Parts: sequence; structure tokens; C-alpha cells
Amino acid sequence: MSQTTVSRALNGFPEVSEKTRQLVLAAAAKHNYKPNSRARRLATGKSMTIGHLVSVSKEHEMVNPIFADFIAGASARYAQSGYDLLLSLVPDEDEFTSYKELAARSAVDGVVVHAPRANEQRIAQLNDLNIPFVVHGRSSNTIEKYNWVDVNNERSFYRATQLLIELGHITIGLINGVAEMDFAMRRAKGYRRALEENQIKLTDDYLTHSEMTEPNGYKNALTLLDLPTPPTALVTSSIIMANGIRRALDERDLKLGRDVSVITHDDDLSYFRDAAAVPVYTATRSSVREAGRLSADLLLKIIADPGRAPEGILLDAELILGSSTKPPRRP
Amino acid sequence: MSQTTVSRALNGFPEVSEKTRQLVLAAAAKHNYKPNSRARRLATGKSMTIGHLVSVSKEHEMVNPIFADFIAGASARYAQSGYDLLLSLVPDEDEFTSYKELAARSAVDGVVVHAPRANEQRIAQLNDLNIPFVVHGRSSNTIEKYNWVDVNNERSFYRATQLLIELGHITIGLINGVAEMDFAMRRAKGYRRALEENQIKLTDDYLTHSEMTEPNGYKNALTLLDLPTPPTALVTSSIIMANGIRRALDERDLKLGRDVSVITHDDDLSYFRDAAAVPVYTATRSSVREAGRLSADLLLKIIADPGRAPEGILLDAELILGSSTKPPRRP
DNA sequence: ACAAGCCTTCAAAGCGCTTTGGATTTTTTT
DNA sequence: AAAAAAATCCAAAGCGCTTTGAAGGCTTGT
Repeated sequence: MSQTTVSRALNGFPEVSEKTRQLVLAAAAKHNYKPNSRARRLATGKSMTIGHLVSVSKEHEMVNPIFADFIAGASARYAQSGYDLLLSLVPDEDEFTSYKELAARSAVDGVVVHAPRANEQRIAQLNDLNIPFVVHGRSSNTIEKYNWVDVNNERSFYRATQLLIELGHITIGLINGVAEMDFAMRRAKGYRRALEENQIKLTDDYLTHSEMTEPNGYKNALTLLDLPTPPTALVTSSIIMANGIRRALDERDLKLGRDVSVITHDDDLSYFRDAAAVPVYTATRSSVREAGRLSADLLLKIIADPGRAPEGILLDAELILGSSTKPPRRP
Repeated sequence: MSQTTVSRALNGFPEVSEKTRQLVLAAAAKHNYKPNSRARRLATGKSMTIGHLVSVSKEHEMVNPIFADFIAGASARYAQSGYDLLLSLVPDEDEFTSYKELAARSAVDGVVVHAPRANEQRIAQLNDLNIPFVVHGRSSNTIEKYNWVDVNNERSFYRATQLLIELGHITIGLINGVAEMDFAMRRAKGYRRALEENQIKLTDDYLTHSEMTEPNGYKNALTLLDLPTPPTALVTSSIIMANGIRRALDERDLKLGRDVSVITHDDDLSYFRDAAAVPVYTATRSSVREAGRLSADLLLKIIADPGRAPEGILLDAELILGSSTKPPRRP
């Protein structure tokens, strides 16, 4: 049997009879034959690979904790479509170099951009390189069109803050992510809008920006609690920071919910899934794994149909009531 | 200038003069030329790719939280050596199929095995497939030789338990990972040995096994605290579980350290780095990122020299004193 | 039975590199 | 200055597939 026939049989072309196809498939299964990826990719001119460049803060050697779950969502989709996932953790200052290199050696058919900043250069760069991409998040100060999957951060944090205000809180802090990040900027915006609409004036002392680690949640919570007028409620951008906040409260002999209310954004991380009947934290919840799935889907679509108009997918986080929010204690 | 010369110049062969090499390099830099990965890989017969198959518990959709930091360590090494990192998250029941497929289409030059069980089939399977691999961890019930990088789990948990005993604790619980995992087994062994050597008899009620999530830490801590003779000290396998334990203590109005001592294993995760002058948790600490680096190094060595005798690298966790351990309260 | 038409199969070219073996040039030796 | 050796370069083959263009085998209509 000729090479052509085998190739056609395996790749589902109609020119081969069902009988021979079955024969070929059986033989392939028997000998555990799979076409050599390298040869296949050279012949087809496709890499069948999606790149994920995750930038690592050089300063803190910090990997975004949501990335594992995001990838978990995306990976499943790639596998279904026969794509491999190329992962590279790059120091943030080398990002562009890495993208250029990937493009030059044409190692990937598309990439996913993680953790965009409000001023994100990578979008223009990738457009220049003419390589299909999807951004997980958005970039506020970018005019170009691009494909993205994002959560409605502004609205979520507006709602969260609004809820606290409705409960009677007036002094509300925000323990946020790094200021340059687009999501952090939008969340701060939502927080501020809610305060403004309710004529609550708070200085920026009540807003902290830092990497979303447990120690930072702790540290920033203490800072806010030490203000002359300490907040009676906190909003935070990460369940990991919320854990740090809890530790700070504990240390000050304050009880979560009773003494200080907390609302956190909850990415539904697999090792922090807050699935109790009454969740521990009142939270704006949105599955980052689902975002991974959607991003992968979108990227594969773009690759299949390069002429496609850029699309944005906006997910709405749910505001889920837990036991960490109560009206403020009367003094 | 011929293709041959360019190829040789770029790949550092000695047959080309330094002058022409510089010329070639300059031209390549100018046009941002990089040899096409696909063609290169076909021609050389190497994939220049390392596979990481991370198995995902289908039941809980759980991704091991240490995996991101491990990968971060490994990724840097691969990049240095020009290797790509292929990541695949596979449902745990499909593991072998995935390895076979990778081998059949010869998509990778080697793989890293994550989270080995005490009875780990993948080791024999990979040996059969004749594909270079390094195990992050070990497999107690495997006789074959293989390459691994592991922490001295047994000894670490022996020392941790011993420390608690020396402080005067007699009722000590262990909140461990999933029982089938090799690391969990070894840690339980160390814990038991310390108890035995000190003639402390405790039923298995004081030992829980589960996936290392925050909710599980919480749940299991509550279970232990509800025992007729509740433990005055706990050892746990993960700093994420330790956070759950803290929450349980909080709920019972018990103070970490003062009322219940806790020692946790600390993988030095980037978003939980316990870097205070006096760490929050007394911990057996070992950087999983460093383990990633070492695993990558070892794997690259094996690939470069297939005749190499299997090697094991045993890391010793440090026992670091924090503020979560105190002598038990006198009643 | 023969031609037309379709279904099925095949030989060969090509994907963009590396590598071999030989050709050419330059340098060194006699 | 000629021969030998070394340095440099090049044409062509080959990596294992996919894909093109053409040939062979089978069915149908007359």
C-alpha cells in the first residue's frame, strides 16, 4: 500500500475507500503508528502548537497563581484539536524578544497573552509580527483591535463595593493587584465609582497595590487597619490575598465578617475552591479555567479563519454571598 | 553564500572562518532570521522539546498547586539550552495513552514525571517506551532504576514530629496529601517513626489523607479538633492546607501556636513565600522551584548522554522555626 | 464488447533545514 | 616554485511526512 493512501486514510480524505481506511487504521493501531510530528509539521507548514508566554516578575520570581488553572482549561481544548501547548516562563523584560524569536523560527501558530497591563505593548508587537493571538484580559490604553477574553472587572468591583455600602459600610479599603495591570486598574475604577456615587470620600490611603501574595494581603491589611480611621470593610483582588487579610485580622483579634467585612475576587482556583453551602467569602466569582477554555476556543477559531474580525468575550463575574460580609458593628 | 555555510556558521561548526561567521550572524540579526524549528527538527531528528504531563484529578479537576513553581524552575533551564517545554494536562486515567502518543509521534526528547504514586506504573511504561525521563519524587514500590529528584520527606516529617514531641506535645495529628502519593506515604512514615520512637501511641484517627486544598485543610483540622482527645499540634503537607487549618482554629477560637502548634511543609511557593523575619509557620522548607531546575538539568544531561547510569538527587528540607510552634498549654 | 466516467491507488516532488563528501581556495612546507 | 596540508566553501542527498498529477481498476451505458 502506498504512502499516499496511508496518509490520506489517516487524515480523513475522501479519496480513500472506507474499507482500505479501516485496514490502515487497524494496522496503525496495531503498530502504534502515529505520523511523526516533526515531518508532518514541516510538510504542512503548521506548527500545531500554541504558545503561552507567562511573564515572571524578575524582582520577586513570582508566577501568577491563576496561571495553572487557566492553562488547565486551555490545554484540554488544544488536545482535542491536536494542538500542543508550548509554555515559556520569561522574565518580564524579555517578553518581546521571546515573541520575536517564536515568530522568526515559526514555532507556534498562535499565542495567548497573559496578564496584560493597562499600557500593553505586546498587542501592537504581536500585530506587527502578524501572529494570531488572544489576550486573557484587556488593555485599556490600546486602540488597536484584538481578540480578548476578560471578566467584567469594573462592574464586579463596583457591585462588591456597592454591596458593602448598602450594608452600611462607609470606610472601605481596596487591596488590589499591581497598579500597572489592566485588571487592577479596572477594579480600582469600579471601587471608586461606587464610592463616588454614594458621596463617600476616601483618600488613596485606603487603596493598596501589590503582587497578589498571601504575605502582601497580610501586610496591606495591617497597613489599612492601622489608619486613624480603619476600614470596616475590605475588597480584595485575590483569594490568596484574602487569606493574608484573614491572618491580619486574626492577629488583631478581629473576626472576619463580624468585625471587618471582606469581599474577594475569586478565580475559582482548584486548590481554593470555596464550595461550602455558605461560602467563606462573599466574592465576585469567575472561573479562570473557563476563561482558559474560551481563550483556547477563540484562538483556534482565529487560526482556522485568519480573516475573522477581532472579537471580545466579556464574562460577568457572579456576586456570591458568603459569610464574610455583615453590617458594620455599631460602636 | 551557500546554505551549508550559513547553517554551519549559525550552529557553531569549526569549518567556517570567524570572519564569515560574523558576517552570517550580522545578516541573520539584521533580518531577524532564525532557522525554522520545524525543518530543523526534521533534519536533526530531535524534537528539542521536553514534555511535562501533569495529571489532573478528574474527580476534582484539581491541578497540583506546586506545579507552576516547579515549571518556572525548569523552564529557565530549557530556554538556556534551546529546548521548548511542551505542557499537557491530562486526566489521570489517560496518562499512559498520552505518553505512548508522545513517543509514537516522537514529539519530545524527554519527559518529567510529576507526582509519582507509591505504586507508579509510569516508570516501567516510560522505560519500555525507551524515552528519557526524570521523576519529580520517587516511587517506593518500584524496583527499576530511574532518574529522580526528591526531597527527603521521611526525614523531614520525622524531624518535624520530633520537634513537637520535644516541645512536650503528645497528641499530634498529621494532615497529609492523598494516600497513594509517594510523598504522602513517606511523610506518614516519618511521622509514625517519631511517634514510635517516643512510645507515643496514636490511632489513625489522627492522620488524614486528602487533596491538598485549603478547604480540605480546614475540614480535616475540624475533624481532628473534634476528636475526644483533640491534638495539641498538627503537622501538614502543604502551606495551602495550613491556611485551611488556620481558618479552622480561628473558627474554634484557638490561636495558632498558643493553642495548637502547626508545622507545615513549605514548598516556597511564590505566592505564599513566608519570608518574615520570624516566619509565620514553623516549616520543613524546600524550594520546589529549585527542584524544577535540578530536574531539568538532570534530564538534559540524560538526553545528551543516553548511556548514563540512573541518578537520584535527594534534597534535604530545612526545618525552619517560625511562630506556629510552642509548648502545649498546661490545662 | 467498448468507451466513458468514477473510484481508488500510486510515484514523485517538495517542505526548509542539516550533513555528507567533494571541490576549491588559501596557507604552509619542502 | 611546486607539493602537501589546511581551511573554506558548495552541491546534493535526505529527514518523514503531505500533496499534486497521473495511472490503474472498476462500474455503467450503449
